[in-house]
Amino acid sequence: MAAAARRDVFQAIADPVRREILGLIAFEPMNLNAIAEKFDISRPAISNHIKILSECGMVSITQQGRERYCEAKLDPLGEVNQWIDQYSQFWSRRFDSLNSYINKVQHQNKQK
Amino acid sequence: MAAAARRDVFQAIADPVRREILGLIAFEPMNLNAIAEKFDISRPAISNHIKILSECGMVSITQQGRERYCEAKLDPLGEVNQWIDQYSQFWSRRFDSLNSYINKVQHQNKQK
DNA sequence: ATAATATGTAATCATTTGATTACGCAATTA
DNA sequence: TAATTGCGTAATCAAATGATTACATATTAT
Repeated sequence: MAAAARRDVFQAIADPVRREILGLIAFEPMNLNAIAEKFDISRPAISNHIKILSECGMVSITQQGRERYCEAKLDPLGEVNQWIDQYSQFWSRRFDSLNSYINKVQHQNKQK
Repeated sequence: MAAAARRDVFQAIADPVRREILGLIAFEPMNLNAIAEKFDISRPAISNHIKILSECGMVSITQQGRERYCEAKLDPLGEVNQWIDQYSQFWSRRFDSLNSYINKVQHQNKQK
């Protein structure tokens, strides 16, 4: 594949396959072959997606014998969230769900 | 430019120029030339970015005479936020600030 | 009517992206 | 030791992306 250029979180999560991969390994690490089996594309293609994800700090890889366990590191999503947050007044959902959560907590407190 | 293919919010905000454009017109609509003047790239290039943003519902355009006023529509960011939210337990910042906010609310309630 | 302005669009181009097949190599198993 | 397994990597390719210049068109100003 050609040389890498831009490599940031926004770019990383732009690809739907990479988002799926993150979803797969968010809760339990998997080795590369196990991940590749879940997709219709070739193992090397998955290997490259993992490489991209690890290059921007979203996947950490632990070698165990001949297997490489891939674990999602989702902290970089904070950067995306921060960027989005500055516009939160302009879109409703997140703010609504935060409000409803706050209201629930407040309600629970009043009942105490 | 080549034919359009994928066209979703994740893709739209992957480009740093498009994120800047959204930041520019989030608070006040601007016409296309005014936007283009803020960047080093050509007007047609900006025109295309605007087109992409409008195709995924992130910019609405109002024709006024020969000018086209571009206004940011940031609701689609809710989709991104929702996707991120499901992993919020895995990255600290947003969750911390939510927790501190919750704590503050709870504290206020206790004092009542 | 003519010039200037605001913009879209087409042709073109270099680069990046995402994928494939073929191959190589270290670790494991038989 | 020989076969199998789990990968990385190189060569290659089609398509997408982001940008440019040149041109067309409608609106507004002179």
